[in-house]
Amino acid sequence: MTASASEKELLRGVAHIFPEDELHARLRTGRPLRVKLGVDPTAADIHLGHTVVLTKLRQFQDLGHHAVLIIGDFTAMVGDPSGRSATRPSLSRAEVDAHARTYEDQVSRVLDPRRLEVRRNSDWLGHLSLDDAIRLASKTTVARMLERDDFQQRYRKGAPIGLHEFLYPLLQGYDSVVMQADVELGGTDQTFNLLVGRELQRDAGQEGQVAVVVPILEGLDGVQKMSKSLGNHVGITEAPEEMYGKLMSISDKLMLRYYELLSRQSGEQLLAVERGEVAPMDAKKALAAELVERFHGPAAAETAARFFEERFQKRSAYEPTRIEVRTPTADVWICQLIKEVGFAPSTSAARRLVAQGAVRVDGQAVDVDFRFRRGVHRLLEVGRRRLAAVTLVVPEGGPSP
RNA sequence: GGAGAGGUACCCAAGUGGCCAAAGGGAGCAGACUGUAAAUCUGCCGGCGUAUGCCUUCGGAGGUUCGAAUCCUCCCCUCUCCA
Repeated sequence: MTASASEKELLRGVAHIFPEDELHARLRTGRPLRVKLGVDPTAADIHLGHTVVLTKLRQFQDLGHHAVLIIGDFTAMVGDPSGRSATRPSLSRAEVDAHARTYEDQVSRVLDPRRLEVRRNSDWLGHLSLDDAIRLASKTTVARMLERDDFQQRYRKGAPIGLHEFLYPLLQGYDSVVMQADVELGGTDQTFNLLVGRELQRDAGQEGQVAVVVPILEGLDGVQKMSKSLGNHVGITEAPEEMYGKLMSISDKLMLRYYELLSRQSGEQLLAVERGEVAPMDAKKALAAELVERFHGPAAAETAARFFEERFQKRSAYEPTRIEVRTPTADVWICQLIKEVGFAPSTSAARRLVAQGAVRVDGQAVDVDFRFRRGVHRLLEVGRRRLAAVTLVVPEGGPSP
């Protein structure tokens, strides 16, 4: 690949580069760049939203650059205020450790682990003295901090802003100083933090890093950014059927966005979908299949597609989940059963579902008095999405006398 | 340190002695319609073995009252202005 072609590749899907000409200049030096990406292990599982930037980092790897993944185990306990409308709850040491391990593991599904340096920022941030911290704090100003949109909004709304939240960008920036990063990747909400790093580096006599920011992926609701805590995410370790199904339920508008940011299909293909030259349903299936294949392989993608067609399009009881429910009695109250298998959080909630005609046993709608009998009933359906083949089993110790 | 405004269910937000398990909106769930899309309409939206019933919830702890989200006391937290 020629230099310019590879550079073009790196720019694809990128929202902004600060400053762009500097990136080109560094790429042309021909030396491997140190490309830094920081992740806060605030939630254990990586989702599609994370993969946008991870994929970008992978591209740098593939072009021979040096990827540095910072696990923000220290900063996670501070809590990044970026894009937040409320203070992030601080995490405990144990939570952070557990999350960090999962991250390292899952990240290898996107990155090339052989060309990856993984560091935890507690290694250096944990040893800063108060003296160091104060000196760091003097590198920026309150006004500068308050310029940030997220702080500004909270300030106007009268929502609290913790003083420690001002420290966060500085700590992240200090990571760049220690790592001597040439480039730092991040979502657009990280722009400020990345630029603080650039300034701190210059202050320390280094060349300031180039900030490469990618768009933030919206979650399944199509409005808020994808995040596990908002429950609108698609985890990359989720079951193929689950992943496929979630992707099929997104709106057409969101599908275009996902094509743009997640799909590796050609630009022409994306345009065809945008122009409506491909039926939306087919386009969505192609996207779902592509992504399931990326994380689970072609066989799983095919199975997931078939499952979707049978289960949801033809509405057949295709390959229901098998669930065993222990009970000493020969039958069980329907609401109790629904709660037991996890299709509703309480019998009260289950009762409401039954009352609304959402519950079927072996294809027949049932009422609140219904009892699910051992050896007689089998399929339990709640709404369109929850289906299980239920077997009542006698608990160990045999049936009660 | 002083003055003022606030803390209500997943979120926003009404309610200032009983008609309050608590208006309204959003989110969510279910039903109709569909392409498990959007839009729209309808219902549900604290818990309890099936209930004109019971239990828990309006920042926390006490108190007044036949009765408190609402009144009183103390405490905790947030915001604004002043210093």
